[in-house]
This record gives sequence, C-alpha cells and structure tokens, in this order.
Amino acid sequence: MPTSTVENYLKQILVVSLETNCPEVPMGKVAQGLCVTSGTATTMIKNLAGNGWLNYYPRRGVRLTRKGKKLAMNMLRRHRLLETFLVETLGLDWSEIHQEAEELEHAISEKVLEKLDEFLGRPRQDPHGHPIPTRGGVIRRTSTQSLISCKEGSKVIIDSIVDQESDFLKFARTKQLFPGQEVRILSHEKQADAITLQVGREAPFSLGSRSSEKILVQA
Amino acid sequence: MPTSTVENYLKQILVVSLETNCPEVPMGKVAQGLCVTSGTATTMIKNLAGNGWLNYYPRRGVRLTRKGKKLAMNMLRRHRLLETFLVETLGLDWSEIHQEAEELEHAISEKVLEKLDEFLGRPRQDPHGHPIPTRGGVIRRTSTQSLISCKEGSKVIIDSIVDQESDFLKFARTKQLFPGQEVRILSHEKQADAITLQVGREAPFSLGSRSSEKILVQA
DNA sequence: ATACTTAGTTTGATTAATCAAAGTATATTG
DNA sequence: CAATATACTTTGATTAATCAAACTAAGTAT
Repeated sequence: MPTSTVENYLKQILVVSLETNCPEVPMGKVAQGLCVTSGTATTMIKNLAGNGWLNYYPRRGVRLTRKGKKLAMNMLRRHRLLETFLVETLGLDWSEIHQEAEELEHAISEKVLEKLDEFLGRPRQDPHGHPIPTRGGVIRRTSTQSLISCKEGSKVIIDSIVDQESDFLKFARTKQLFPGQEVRILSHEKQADAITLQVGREAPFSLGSRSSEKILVQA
Repeated sequence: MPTSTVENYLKQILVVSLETNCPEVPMGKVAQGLCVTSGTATTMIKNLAGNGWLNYYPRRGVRLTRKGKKLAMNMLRRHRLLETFLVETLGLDWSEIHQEAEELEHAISEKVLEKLDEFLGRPRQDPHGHPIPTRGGVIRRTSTQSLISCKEGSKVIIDSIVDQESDFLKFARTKQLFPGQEVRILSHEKQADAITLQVGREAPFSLGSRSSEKILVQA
C-alpha cells in the first residue's frame, strides 16, 4: 500500500505533466508543488523510482511509469469526484473544496468511491471544469486554448479554470467566470498585457495575462 | 493539531470508558483496542499525558482530561455521522462501514462535517443504534441492559449493537437484530448459557452469552 | 574561457510512531 | 510467605518523512 505521501508525489507529477503537456517533470516543480525542500524531493523521488512508480533522470526530471500513472490517475479521479460531491451534494463553495478533497482523497476506499460516483450520477467533470478520469484511468483531453490566445471580437465558452487558489476562484465567481459560461472578448492589447471581456450583459472588465492563462476556453 | 494517531488513542479510551461506565481505562485495553504492543501504548500515553490530553496513573490506567474528552467526543461524532452517511446516503452495508469511517474521520474537516450533519437531517443515532454526540460533545445515555439480563417471556426493543465486527453484524442482520426491532425472549437458561428468542413471526433461534451481551435493549 | 547563477544532490540530524525483548511491579495461588 | 503469572514499563532499534546547510553540475553572461 502506498502511503499518502507517495500518492501526493505521484499526483503532483501527473498534474504537472498534464498541464505542461510533457511527460517529463523537473524536480523543481515537484518540490514546489508539494511545498517541500528540493533535498526532500530528491530523496523521496529516488525512493519512488526504487519502487517502480517512476523513472528518475538525475538533474533532468522524472517520468511516471505505467504503474505510477495508473495510481496518479486514480488519485485525480478521487480528488475530482470528491470536489464534485462537496459542491453538488453538500453545497460548499468551490473556492474551499480543493483543500478538503486533498485530505479526503487518501482516506476514501475504492468501494466508497464507486458508490459516490454512482450517487453523483457519474459526472464527467468537476466544478472547476476539469475532466474526471474514468475508473480505467482514461481522461478526456482538456482544451489547450486559454483566454490569452483569443482574438478581439470573438466569443468563446469557458472550458475550465486551471487554478485551485481560493482567492482567484472567489474572484472568478463574482465575475461569473465558470465552466460553460459564454464570454465575449472586447479587446486584446498585446502590449498592455491585458484582455477586456464581457460576460452576458454585465459590465466589461479586464484581466492581465497571468489570470487569462488560467482560463481555458473553446471556440 | 493532533495527529490521527493521537485522535485514535483518545477515541479508543473514550469508547472503553463509555462501555465500562468507568472513566479510568487500563493500559491493556488501550494497547489491545489499537492493535499495538503494550510498550508502544505506554510510550504514547506518556506523551499524551505530557500534552494534557489525559492523566496517566502508572500501572493503573489513564483518564481523559476535559480537553482530551472533548476531542474524543468529537471523533466519535465524526465516526458516527460518517457511518450514518455511508449507510443512508451511499447504501453501504452496515457490516462494512466501521473500517471506512475509521479512515475518513481523520480527514473530514469541521466545516464539511457540519454540512454533512445538516444534509443527513441531524441524525441522533448511527446505524448501530449508538448515539451521535452533539457538536458540544453531549451524548445521550445509552441503555445498560443487554439481552442477557432479560427475563423469560419478556418483550424488549433493541437499542443498539455493541460490536463493530463485520461477521457479527452480518449475522445480526440475517436474524433481523437491529435497532428498533422488537424481540421476544422465549427462554433463558442460565446454566446452558443460552437465550432463545424470536423476532416477529420468524423462526426462533438461540444466542450464547457472548453474543447476547452485545445486544443492548429497552423494556 | 572564466566567473556567476540556478537547479539539483548529498549529508547529517530530527520527529512521530512503532516493535521486540528485557526488566519490574502487582496480584494470585499453592 | 514464596513461587508464579499477569500486566505494565523500559530500552534500543527501525522506518517514513522531513529540514538546513554544504556541495556540485549545467547553463548563462561577461
């Protein structure tokens, strides 16, 4: 049985590799994502490699093995199903669910998870718009286009929000930026590093590039 | 923040002291209930005493402090609310919920717990018939009379089942022995160490004293 | 190419939780 | 009361996870 620390390391690596669209993840991202010192990450990673969870290329990075990816996908499934449950069933705010799910995902058994999935009606995405992996570890390909690559005057649908920061999510909600929402790009000033957009008939507002990158869309 | 090990030790002590109706719990019960060696329990208990969770009387036993009892009651509340959720909402069998709740109780936050309590309609007892402590740590007094103390010919209502063993619970269900059920005592042979009883119009059957003790009743 | 910077690694120490085995009170029994 | 059994404690070692700080390799800039 992997410890919850092992589960966290593997999930973090998977998440980064999905985000960057590259299976090899540098050590820095691992240490940073898990809030441990780089030395700790190195030690742990060598350990994980020794147990066949991943391949370790010193001073280059790590890559999950099939076995490691399978476990990591399962953790992502747990996490996202739990987030869905917390919002849909218990009515928590989407800005607070990440931390909650982070704890629960290690404690919930496969059996309870299945019951929960069934209870929720086998949802395909979580409240942030992220796809929920199937039991077999298959995940829908997520959009690679963010608000930042949208042309002036275009209309797009929000696919997902790639940020778990409570403050950003609270802000996003007040601006009605959530999955499924239609957004019109009023202006896109490359030099000014800002996008101005409008949701429905609300007042237009602007986002900097840091924020725009976090909002994935579909045409 | 107490670790989940600390939470487990305190909960175990509370449960034993409620069961035995005596606030002082011998070390043996602690070690046994937590499946650790007695040496481990001694070390841990001295540690807990040092942090004000309990008073330790060497070679006699331990007694929770107010602070320790408060935390332990809260763990019991978590445990029992989760068990209720697993049976009522997700439809798990009552024979499998104890282990599941054992893990989840350490991972669920106070906030989620409150939402869960609300969602379940603030239940007063869990599927085993055990009272669920309130947020303030108050617990309904449970019956002290078990099947074993019932007279021949009497009719009683099952109050609760004091056993988390999956196999016993499965057996109990097949015999329809669960909280709220009315039971008639057909015979009680002190010498034979057996009680014969009948539930509804089902075929009568017998229980030994070990089993009868686990079934608490009310007249 | 030499110096500097950044990312990653090594080393030595620490903490929580555990066990096995040796040791010691206390209780029970002949 | 002495011998034994039971319950408990002590000791020394182990494991997983972590950090700080010293070190090193690789890449960047002068």
